[in-house]
Amino acid sequence: MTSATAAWVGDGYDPECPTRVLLDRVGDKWTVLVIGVLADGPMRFTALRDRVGGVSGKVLTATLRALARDGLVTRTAYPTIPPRVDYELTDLGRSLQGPLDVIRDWSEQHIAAVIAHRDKFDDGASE
Amino acid sequence: MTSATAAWVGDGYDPECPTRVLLDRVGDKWTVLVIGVLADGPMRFTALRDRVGGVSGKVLTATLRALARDGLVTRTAYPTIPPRVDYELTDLGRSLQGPLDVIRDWSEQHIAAVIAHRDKFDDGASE
DNA sequence: CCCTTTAGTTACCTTGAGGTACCAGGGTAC
DNA sequence: GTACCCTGGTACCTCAAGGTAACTAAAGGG
Repeated sequence: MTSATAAWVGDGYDPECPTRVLLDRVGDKWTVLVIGVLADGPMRFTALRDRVGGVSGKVLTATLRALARDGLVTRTAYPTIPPRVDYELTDLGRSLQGPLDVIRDWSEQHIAAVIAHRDKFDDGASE
Repeated sequence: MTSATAAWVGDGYDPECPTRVLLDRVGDKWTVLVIGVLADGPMRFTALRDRVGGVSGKVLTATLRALARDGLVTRTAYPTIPPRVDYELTDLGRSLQGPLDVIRDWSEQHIAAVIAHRDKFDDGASE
């Protein structure tokens, strides 16, 4: 094997492998969408929920907490009534946009081929 | 918002968004490991299972089938006894290694910061 | 007074990824 | 000839992520 692959293959699944840590965070349904929306600037909870569309409050809370825990967003709560909480990407969070752009570029270039294979595969399976 | 973010934010979660298709495939526990191992060349089922380490037969079967469905690997079954099935990365599969390398690079550069934030966050929460 | 608004939390349910255990089916050893 | 191994794959169960909805606190409007 090449040393490049060795770095992320290792001796099997390792929850502490750096690549795995990132994929575990970014692989879930909403994190990428939240980061994308926050790329436009700070936003409060309800605006974020409306903007992402389809996410439940519970899951958005969990997603934002995980992002804050990892230092990718900041959470700023103002003790006003009613409460107001602003979320904002950190520099670390913004630095993630490069890799995310690469993923997006690959997807947009190759998704047609993937879908084509998928359709062909499904046709063959149903015969 | 920038048009770049619009491309993958859209009006919320969309299972057909190209980026989502890729993340749904690559975000699971084993796919990246399997692609990493297959980068070394074709490999048969059992060798793959031993090489990845920790993956169950069922999950490896499902992972490989999903990869084959998407045209990222080929599955070649020889009707010998005992059976022999070879799996190999396609060109499309190999083209994924670039994005995966970017992910890996980001992870290795920033994982220390993420872990540090995580520890600080957890300390604060337990007080 | 009651209802609304905000940022959650909690209870409960559904779903599906992933793990365990087993199967088919032809070898081969005795 | 029968008992057991090898391979790739499958039935079945578990458990946790994610979804829905009800509830909270505290101020303000009608």
